[in-house]
Amino acid sequence: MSKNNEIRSAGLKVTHARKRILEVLETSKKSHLSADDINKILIKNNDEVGVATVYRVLNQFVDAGICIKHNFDSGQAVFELTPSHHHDHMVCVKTGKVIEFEDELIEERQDQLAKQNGYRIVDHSLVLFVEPIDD
Amino acid sequence: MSKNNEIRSAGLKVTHARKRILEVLETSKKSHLSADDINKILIKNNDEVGVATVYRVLNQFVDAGICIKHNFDSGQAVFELTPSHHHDHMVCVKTGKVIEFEDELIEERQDQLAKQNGYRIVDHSLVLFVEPIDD
DNA sequence: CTCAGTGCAAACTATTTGCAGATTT
DNA sequence: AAATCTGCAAATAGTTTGCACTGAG
Repeated sequence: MSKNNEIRSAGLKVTHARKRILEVLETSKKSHLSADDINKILIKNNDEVGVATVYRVLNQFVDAGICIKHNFDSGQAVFELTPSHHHDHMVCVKTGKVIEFEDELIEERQDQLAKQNGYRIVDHSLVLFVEPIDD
Repeated sequence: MSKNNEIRSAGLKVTHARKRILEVLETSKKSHLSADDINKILIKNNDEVGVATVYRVLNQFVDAGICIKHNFDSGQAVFELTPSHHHDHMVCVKTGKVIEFEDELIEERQDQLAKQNGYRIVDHSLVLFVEPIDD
Protein backbone atom coordinates (compact mmCIF):
# COMPACT_ATOMS: atom_id res chain seq x y z
CA MET A 1 0.00 0.00 0.00
CA SER A 2 1.22 3.46 -0.87
CA LYS A 3 1.05 4.80 2.65
CA ASN A 4 3.70 2.37 3.76
CA ASN A 5 5.87 3.17 0.79
CA GLU A 6 5.65 6.85 1.47
CA ILE A 7 7.02 6.19 4.94
CA ARG A 8 9.58 3.67 3.77
CA SER A 9 10.96 5.84 1.03
CA ALA A 10 11.63 8.51 3.59
CA GLY A 11 14.09 6.07 5.15
CA LEU A 12 11.79 5.46 8.08
CA LYS A 13 10.58 2.19 9.47
CA VAL A 14 6.93 1.50 8.93
CA THR A 15 5.67 1.54 12.48
CA HIS A 16 2.24 1.63 14.02
CA ALA A 17 2.67 5.22 15.20
CA ARG A 18 3.76 6.49 11.80
CA LYS A 19 0.99 4.71 9.93
CA ARG A 20 -1.66 6.05 12.24
CA ILE A 21 -0.39 9.62 12.19
CA LEU A 22 -0.20 9.61 8.41
CA GLU A 23 -3.67 8.14 8.34
CA VAL A 24 -5.02 10.95 10.49
CA LEU A 25 -3.40 13.54 8.25
CA GLU A 26 -4.89 11.89 5.20
CA THR A 27 -8.38 11.31 6.47
CA SER A 28 -9.13 14.24 8.75
CA LYS A 29 -11.72 16.69 7.44
CA LYS A 30 -9.52 19.54 8.70
CA SER A 31 -6.45 19.76 6.54
CA HIS A 32 -4.45 21.71 9.09
CA LEU A 33 -3.84 19.94 12.36
CA SER A 34 -1.73 20.70 15.39
CA ALA A 35 0.27 18.02 17.15
CA ASP A 36 -2.30 18.18 19.89
CA ASP A 37 -5.22 17.81 17.46
CA ILE A 38 -3.59 14.69 16.12
CA ASN A 39 -2.90 13.34 19.57
CA LYS A 40 -6.53 13.87 20.57
CA ILE A 41 -7.80 12.11 17.46
CA LEU A 42 -5.50 9.17 18.11
CA ILE A 43 -6.76 8.93 21.67
CA LYS A 44 -10.32 8.98 20.44
CA ASN A 45 -9.43 6.15 18.07
CA ASN A 46 -7.81 4.18 20.88
CA ASP A 47 -4.52 4.51 19.06
CA GLU A 48 -2.70 6.82 21.41
CA VAL A 49 1.02 6.98 20.78
CA GLY A 50 2.06 9.73 23.19
CA VAL A 51 2.71 13.37 22.41
CA ALA A 52 6.45 12.96 22.15
CA THR A 53 6.02 10.47 19.35
CA VAL A 54 3.51 12.67 17.58
CA TYR A 55 5.96 15.54 17.57
CA ARG A 56 8.87 13.34 16.58
CA VAL A 57 7.00 11.73 13.73
CA LEU A 58 5.61 15.02 12.45
CA ASN A 59 9.08 16.48 12.34
CA GLN A 60 10.37 13.44 10.51
CA PHE A 61 7.51 13.80 8.04
CA VAL A 62 8.41 17.43 7.52
CA ASP A 63 12.06 16.55 6.95
CA ALA A 64 10.99 13.86 4.54
CA GLY A 65 8.75 16.29 2.69
CA ILE A 66 5.62 14.33 3.55
CA CYS A 67 4.08 17.29 5.30
CA ILE A 68 4.71 20.94 5.94
CA LYS A 69 4.47 23.02 9.07
CA HIS A 70 2.83 26.41 9.44
CA ASN A 71 2.93 28.97 12.20
CA PHE A 72 -0.24 30.90 11.50
CA ASP A 73 -0.51 32.65 14.82
CA SER A 74 1.61 32.64 17.92
CA GLY A 75 0.10 29.47 19.39
CA GLN A 76 0.76 25.98 18.18
CA ALA A 77 2.18 24.97 14.83
CA VAL A 78 -0.14 23.19 12.41
CA PHE A 79 0.74 20.54 9.88
CA GLU A 80 -0.72 19.60 6.52
CA LEU A 81 0.23 16.98 3.98
CA THR A 82 2.51 18.53 1.40
CA PRO A 83 0.16 19.90 -1.22
CA SER A 84 0.76 18.97 -4.82
CA HIS A 85 1.00 22.61 -5.77
CA HIS A 86 1.92 25.59 -3.66
CA HIS A 87 -0.83 27.62 -2.06
CA ASP A 88 -1.36 30.25 0.61
CA HIS A 89 -3.87 30.56 3.42
CA MET A 90 -6.73 32.69 4.58
CA VAL A 91 -7.68 32.16 8.22
CA CYS A 92 -11.07 33.36 9.44
CA VAL A 93 -10.61 35.11 12.76
CA LYS A 94 -14.21 34.40 13.76
CA THR A 95 -14.49 30.74 12.95
CA GLY A 96 -10.89 29.57 12.68
CA LYS A 97 -11.69 28.19 9.25
CA VAL A 98 -8.69 27.85 6.95
CA ILE A 99 -9.15 28.52 3.24
CA GLU A 100 -6.44 27.68 0.77
CA PHE A 101 -5.82 29.76 -2.29
CA GLU A 102 -3.18 30.32 -4.86
CA ASP A 103 -2.43 33.29 -7.00
CA GLU A 104 0.12 33.30 -9.76
CA LEU A 105 0.22 37.07 -9.87
CA ILE A 106 1.28 37.38 -6.27
CA GLU A 107 3.86 34.63 -6.68
CA GLU A 108 5.48 36.34 -9.62
CA ARG A 109 5.53 39.66 -7.91
CA GLN A 110 7.27 38.14 -4.91
CA ASP A 111 10.01 36.73 -7.09
CA GLN A 112 10.51 40.10 -8.71
CA LEU A 113 10.71 41.88 -5.39
CA ALA A 114 13.25 39.43 -4.02
CA LYS A 115 15.35 39.69 -7.14
CA GLN A 116 15.28 43.48 -6.98
CA ASN A 117 16.92 43.18 -3.59
CA GLY A 118 19.53 40.68 -4.72
CA TYR A 119 17.84 37.64 -3.25
CA ARG A 120 16.22 34.42 -4.33
CA ILE A 121 13.14 33.13 -2.54
CA VAL A 122 13.72 29.97 -0.54
CA ASP A 123 10.26 29.84 0.92
CA HIS A 124 7.46 32.16 1.81
CA SER A 125 4.48 32.48 4.01
CA LEU A 126 1.38 34.48 3.20
CA VAL A 127 -1.53 34.38 5.57
CA LEU A 128 -4.58 36.60 5.33
CA PHE A 129 -6.51 36.99 8.56
CA VAL A 130 -10.06 37.65 7.49
CA GLU A 131 -13.62 37.99 8.74
CA PRO A 132 -16.93 37.41 6.99
CA ILE A 133 -18.13 40.48 5.07
CA ASP A 134 -21.50 40.52 6.84
CA ASP A 135 -21.27 42.22 10.21
CA MET B 1 8.65 65.19 25.11
CA SER B 2 6.68 63.14 22.64
CA LYS B 3 7.84 59.78 23.96
CA ASN B 4 6.08 60.41 27.24
CA ASN B 5 2.95 61.54 25.49
CA GLU B 6 2.89 58.45 23.37
CA ILE B 7 2.87 56.38 26.54
CA ARG B 8 0.43 58.63 28.35
CA SER B 9 -2.07 58.72 25.54
CA ALA B 10 -2.21 54.95 25.65
CA GLY B 11 -3.62 55.33 29.16
CA LEU B 12 -0.41 54.09 30.71
CA LYS B 13 1.65 55.70 33.43
CA VAL B 14 4.96 57.08 32.30
CA THR B 15 7.35 54.81 34.15
CA HIS B 16 11.04 54.19 33.95
CA ALA B 17 10.55 50.75 32.41
CA ARG B 18 8.20 51.99 29.69
CA LYS B 19 10.38 54.94 28.76
CA ARG B 20 13.44 52.78 28.47
CA ILE B 21 11.77 50.07 26.45
CA LEU B 22 10.30 52.61 24.04
CA GLU B 23 13.72 54.23 23.83
CA VAL B 24 15.31 50.93 22.85
CA LEU B 25 12.68 50.37 20.18
CA GLU B 26 13.25 53.85 18.81
CA THR B 27 17.01 53.92 18.84
CA SER B 28 18.09 50.37 18.07
CA LYS B 29 19.72 49.87 14.68
CA LYS B 30 17.72 46.66 14.30
CA SER B 31 14.08 47.50 13.79
CA HIS B 32 12.84 44.06 14.79
CA LEU B 33 13.64 43.03 18.34
CA SER B 34 12.61 40.10 20.49
CA ALA B 35 11.71 40.54 24.14
CA ASP B 36 15.03 38.95 24.93
CA ASP B 37 16.96 41.30 22.63
CA ILE B 38 15.40 44.23 24.45
CA ASN B 39 16.12 42.74 27.84
CA LYS B 40 19.77 42.22 26.91
CA ILE B 41 20.13 45.78 25.66
CA LEU B 42 18.60 47.12 28.86
CA ILE B 43 21.02 45.05 30.92
CA LYS B 44 23.92 46.38 28.88
CA ASN B 45 22.66 49.91 29.56
CA ASN B 46 22.37 49.16 33.28
CA ASP B 47 18.64 49.69 32.99
CA GLU B 48 17.43 46.15 33.57
CA VAL B 49 13.74 45.90 34.29
CA GLY B 50 13.20 42.16 34.33
CA VAL B 51 11.87 39.95 31.57
CA ALA B 52 8.34 39.88 32.93
CA THR B 53 8.13 43.63 32.67
CA VAL B 54 9.58 43.64 29.18
CA TYR B 55 6.91 41.20 28.04
CA ARG B 56 4.15 43.05 29.87
CA VAL B 57 5.13 46.42 28.49
CA LEU B 58 5.55 45.12 24.95
CA ASN B 59 2.08 43.62 25.05
CA GLN B 60 0.66 46.87 26.36
CA PHE B 61 2.43 48.70 23.56
CA VAL B 62 0.93 46.31 21.05
CA ASP B 63 -2.55 46.80 22.53
CA ALA B 64 -2.01 50.54 22.41
CA GLY B 65 -0.89 50.36 18.81
CA ILE B 66 2.58 51.64 19.63
CA CYS B 67 4.19 48.56 18.24
CA ILE B 68 3.35 45.40 16.38
CA LYS B 69 4.37 41.82 16.92
CA HIS B 70 5.57 39.38 14.29
CA ASN B 71 6.07 35.65 14.38
CA PHE B 72 8.48 35.21 11.50
CA ASP B 73 9.59 31.72 12.37
CA SER B 74 8.67 29.32 15.11
CA GLY B 75 11.07 30.82 17.63
CA GLN B 76 10.55 34.05 19.51
CA ALA B 77 8.20 36.84 18.55
CA VAL B 78 9.77 40.11 17.40
CA PHE B 79 8.44 43.61 17.87
CA GLU B 80 8.78 46.77 15.83
CA LEU B 81 7.38 50.27 16.28
CA THR B 82 4.17 50.55 14.34
CA PRO B 83 5.28 51.70 10.90
CA SER B 84 3.64 54.75 9.39
CA HIS B 85 2.59 52.74 6.38
CA HIS B 86 2.05 49.05 6.01
CA HIS B 87 4.87 46.87 4.73
CA ASP B 88 5.88 43.26 4.50
CA HIS B 89 9.13 41.47 5.25
CA MET B 90 11.88 39.54 3.60
CA VAL B 91 14.07 37.58 5.98
CA CYS B 92 17.47 36.38 4.81
CA VAL B 93 17.93 32.79 5.95
CA LYS B 94 21.72 33.13 5.84
CA THR B 95 22.22 36.35 7.73
CA GLY B 96 18.93 36.85 9.55
CA LYS B 97 18.70 40.31 7.99
CA VAL B 98 15.18 41.69 7.75
CA ILE B 99 14.26 43.80 4.75
CA GLU B 100 11.02 45.72 4.63
CA PHE B 101 9.13 46.20 1.43
CA GLU B 102 5.72 47.21 0.25
CA ASP B 103 3.89 46.40 -2.90
CA GLU B 104 0.60 47.90 -3.83
CA LEU B 105 -0.06 45.25 -6.43
CA ILE B 106 0.12 42.43 -3.93
CA GLU B 107 -2.04 44.32 -1.45
CA GLU B 108 -4.77 44.89 -3.99
CA ARG B 109 -4.70 41.32 -5.10
CA GLN B 110 -5.10 40.13 -1.54
CA ASP B 111 -8.19 42.26 -1.08
CA GLN B 112 -9.68 40.87 -4.25
CA LEU B 113 -8.98 37.29 -3.23
CA ALA B 114 -10.54 37.77 0.19
CA LYS B 115 -13.59 39.41 -1.31
CA GLN B 116 -13.99 36.59 -3.80
CA ASN B 117 -14.35 34.26 -0.83
CA GLY B 118 -16.81 36.48 1.01
CA TYR B 119 -14.32 37.90 3.47
CA ARG B 120 -12.72 41.17 4.39
CA ILE B 121 -9.05 41.30 5.41
CA VAL B 122 -8.48 42.12 9.05
CA ASP B 123 -4.74 41.70 8.92
CA HIS B 124 -2.18 39.81 6.96
CA SER B 125 1.30 38.50 7.16
CA LEU B 126 3.61 38.05 4.23
CA VAL B 127 7.15 36.92 4.84
CA LEU B 128 9.59 35.91 2.13
CA PHE B 129 12.43 33.71 3.30
CA VAL B 130 15.30 34.48 0.96
CA GLU B 131 18.98 33.88 0.34
CA PRO B 132 21.56 35.96 -1.51
CA ILE B 133 21.60 35.24 -5.26
CA ASP B 134 25.34 34.45 -5.29
CA ASP B 135 26.03 30.89 -4.23
C1' DC C 1 -2.87 58.59 49.42
C1' DT C 2 -4.37 55.48 45.83
C1' DC C 3 -3.99 52.61 42.15
C1' DA C 4 -1.19 51.14 38.55
C1' DG C 5 3.35 49.20 37.82
C1' DT C 6 7.36 46.34 39.01
C1' DG C 7 10.34 42.35 40.08
C1' DC C 8 10.78 37.94 41.50
C1' DA C 9 9.70 33.36 41.31
C1' DA C 10 6.50 30.08 40.22
C1' DA C 11 3.26 28.57 36.58
C1' DC C 12 2.21 27.55 31.86
C1' DT C 13 2.23 26.09 27.00
C1' DA C 14 4.39 24.14 23.21
C1' DT C 15 7.95 21.30 22.05
C1' DT C 16 12.23 18.48 22.65
C1' DT C 17 15.20 14.98 24.66
C1' DG C 18 17.33 11.00 27.61
C1' DC C 19 16.69 6.56 28.43
C1' DA C 20 15.17 1.70 29.02
C1' DG C 21 12.34 -1.28 26.96
C1' DA C 22 9.52 -2.59 22.69
C1' DT C 23 9.41 -3.15 17.39
C1' DT C 24 10.77 -3.42 12.74
C1' DT C 25 13.70 -5.41 9.34
C1' DA D 1 20.26 -9.91 16.33
C1' DA D 2 20.94 -5.01 15.02
C1' DA D 3 19.20 -0.82 14.57
C1' DT D 4 15.50 2.06 14.93
C1' DC D 5 11.48 3.49 17.47
C1' DT D 6 8.43 4.37 21.36
C1' DG D 7 6.58 6.06 25.75
C1' DC D 8 7.37 8.07 29.81
C1' DA D 9 8.99 11.61 32.43
C1' DA D 10 12.09 15.16 32.89
C1' DA D 11 14.09 19.17 30.44
C1' DT D 12 13.74 23.42 27.57
C1' DA D 13 12.22 27.71 25.52
C1' DG D 14 9.22 31.40 25.39
C1' DT D 15 5.90 33.75 27.69
C1' DT D 16 2.49 34.71 31.40
C1' DT D 17 0.86 35.34 36.11
C1' DG D 18 0.35 35.80 41.44
C1' DC D 19 1.79 38.53 44.90
C1' DA D 20 3.96 41.79 48.05
C1' DC D 21 6.35 45.94 47.37
C1' DT D 22 7.37 50.37 44.82
C1' DG D 23 6.43 54.44 42.45
C1' DA D 24 3.53 57.73 39.48
C1' DG D 25 -0.14 61.03 39.65
